[in-house]
Amino acid sequence: MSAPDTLRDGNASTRIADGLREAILRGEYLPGDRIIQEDLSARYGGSRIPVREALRQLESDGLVRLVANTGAWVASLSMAECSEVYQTRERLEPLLLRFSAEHLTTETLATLDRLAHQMEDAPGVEEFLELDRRFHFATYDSSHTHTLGPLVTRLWNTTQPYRRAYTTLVGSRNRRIFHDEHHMLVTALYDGDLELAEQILALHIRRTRLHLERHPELFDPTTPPQ
Amino acid sequence: MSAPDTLRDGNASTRIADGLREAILRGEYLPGDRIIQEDLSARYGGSRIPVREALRQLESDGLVRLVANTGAWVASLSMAECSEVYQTRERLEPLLLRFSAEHLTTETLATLDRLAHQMEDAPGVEEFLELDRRFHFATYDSSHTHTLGPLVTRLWNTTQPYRRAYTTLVGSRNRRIFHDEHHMLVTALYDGDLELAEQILALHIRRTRLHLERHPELFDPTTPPQ
DNA sequence: CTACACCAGATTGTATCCAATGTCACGAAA
DNA sequence: TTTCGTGACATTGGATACAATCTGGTGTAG
Repeated sequence: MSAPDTLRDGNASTRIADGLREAILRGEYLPGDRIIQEDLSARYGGSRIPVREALRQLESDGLVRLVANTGAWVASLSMAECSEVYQTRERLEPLLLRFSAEHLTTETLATLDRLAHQMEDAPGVEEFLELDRRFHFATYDSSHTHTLGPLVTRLWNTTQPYRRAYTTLVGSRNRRIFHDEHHMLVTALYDGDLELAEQILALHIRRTRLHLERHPELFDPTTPPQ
Repeated sequence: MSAPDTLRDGNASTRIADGLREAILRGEYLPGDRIIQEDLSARYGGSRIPVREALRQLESDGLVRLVANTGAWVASLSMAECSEVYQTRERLEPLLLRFSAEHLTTETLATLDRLAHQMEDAPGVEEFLELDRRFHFATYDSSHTHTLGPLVTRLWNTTQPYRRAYTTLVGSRNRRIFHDEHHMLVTALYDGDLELAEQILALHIRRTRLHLERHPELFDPTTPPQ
């Protein structure tokens, strides 16, 4: 995780992919939005060549949908697909947490506690989303994983627009149980009770999914063709 | 899950990516092999532009490693990384199996039984690997998933070279338990005992991982830099 | 009024050319 | 002998130009 600063990779397609990914995650592009290669060229500089490579990359990341000779769109999920991602996360993230918990330091635990409290005072949707993400990824940061960590990041990314929509919809009143679960997770990690921490996390993800499933209006009505 | 997607995309980069992916899975390229863009251009026709897009795609799929201004290599895993993938599969594939089992037909079950028996007579390594893959993917084929199926495919792909090396190493003598587990899985699916099927599958994957971990010589000694 | 064919503009796909960068062999100095 | 610098060569990165394809609107026939 790093600031959205440019250069440093020398590589234009990576820079563009990172930029567009961040823009999608910020909600600057919405699911279903058409993406014109030339627009990205203009926005990030350079020709369409690196733009196309970036789009291929984001397609594999599940953030963009490409159709040959036709164009690119920001990926959108049906409710069934989003639910699928959450069920996947429910199985994966406890494992990632297990990897990470082995190397958790006292400082990280303090950071987690601080983030969990900060979230309770988050004024708006964006702040809440940002802190929530930072909280969970902080629990995973000590896992020295090569595949699983990036995989989880990818799953978070593809569902980000719907998390935003849902958070906006329900407002800040119904977040109490979120905060409680976060605090429970921190406590379990403090106690070194990894089994409990895994279970809390799984339930946390599952409950979020069940909430989301109560709001079909947030999703694409149809599964995209193919 | 879907069939091996050769939807003649009209698109050169997709064709090249599919071709190179298959070549890597066939063992035609080995982990650590350098990939020269111009060679792929010559092999698959076309210029280097679609080749570069294909490489980006395969990089996101975890089959290729790209270094800016330097080149591309077939991805290689350390033992820790491979073990991580197997632990991930151990959590994911039972879930995928659950999705699929809901729609299993009698014909599919018959196919599974046939494949499980065919495997016992597989003469060589390649036949065994092919049938094993076909068997497991047949169990997943009825899951109508959008994300999880492709994810599992990806995890199978990145570990394929090591499965091949291991299978070659141990020969056909020590496969009895593999076959037994396959038959048990088919029986559990016949009986509609989904809980049991999930457990058998998880144990099957776990046991394979533990076997692999006894052979560090198959893997990259070092975690690749970065 | 609807359905269909067709054309113009927009957009994507690919090839060729040139620039930028890294690799590696060679040779000189310590 | 080892280390370091240097330069030719191989390879990758990117821009422009052009070809291929799709989209959407228009007009015509039914």
